[in-house]
Amino acid sequence: MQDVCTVNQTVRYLARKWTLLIILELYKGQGHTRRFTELKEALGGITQKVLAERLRELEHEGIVTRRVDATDFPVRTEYTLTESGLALVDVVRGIKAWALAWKVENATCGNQDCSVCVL
Amino acid sequence: MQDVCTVNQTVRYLARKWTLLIILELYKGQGHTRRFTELKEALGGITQKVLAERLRELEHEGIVTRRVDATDFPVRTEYTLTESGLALVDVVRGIKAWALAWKVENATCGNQDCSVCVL
DNA sequence: CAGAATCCCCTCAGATACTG
DNA sequence: CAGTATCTGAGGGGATTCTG
Repeated sequence: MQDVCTVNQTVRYLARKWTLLIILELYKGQGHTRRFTELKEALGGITQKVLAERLRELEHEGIVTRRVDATDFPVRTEYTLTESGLALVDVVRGIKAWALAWKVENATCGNQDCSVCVL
Repeated sequence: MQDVCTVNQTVRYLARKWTLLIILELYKGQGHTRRFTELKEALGGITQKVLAERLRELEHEGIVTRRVDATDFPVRTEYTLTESGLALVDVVRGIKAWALAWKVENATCGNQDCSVCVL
């Protein structure tokens, strides 16, 4: 019913657990890039299964690109925010601005305080 | 873990089924106000249980206010978008702008086309 | 290193029935 | 009219194990 609406779909995968933190972590990386294991360690507590799932979704949505470097072993895989992904970070900034304006009382998250968040 | 982050919480209830459509429907009402039954009929397919749940959530988040008129019977209950709710509509507009810029291919939703959406 | 495959639990949402 | 109560099925996410 509303599941064909792009806006709703967007909000829907943004709301899935870890997605925002993954995007934020990629954003912080050099060239907005991070490796699988870097992400896994930065996001203490996420399982490989969920991280892989989220990255596939984001790749499918065009928010992230995956590049495999198989020239040596073990294989290196890098994930990078696309242009659309960077634009999405601005959207998240808009949400943060709203939250700070209207929800000041509980503005902290598990990783850092919104007021000092890189966003 | 990330569940204490206001931004994440916001995205999370926005993503719950029907929430966006409820906000949109209130937005369209006179004075951004609608009655329970009006909402129910406008959002064909929603159950009373879910509608009541969503409205409680939105009320709790300060996005909607509830006003009961018990002067006559049956009781009239009206829901109105608050200032913060109206500000949130702007946030959703931002998401729509992103969607139209990067997801043009599937820009329609069950109710109407994004390009003619009131947002 | 970067995953895929399984199993299990828990929340979400639909259907249905009842009430002040 | 505007809800509440209960039950059920489907999907999300954690833990663990295995592999190219």
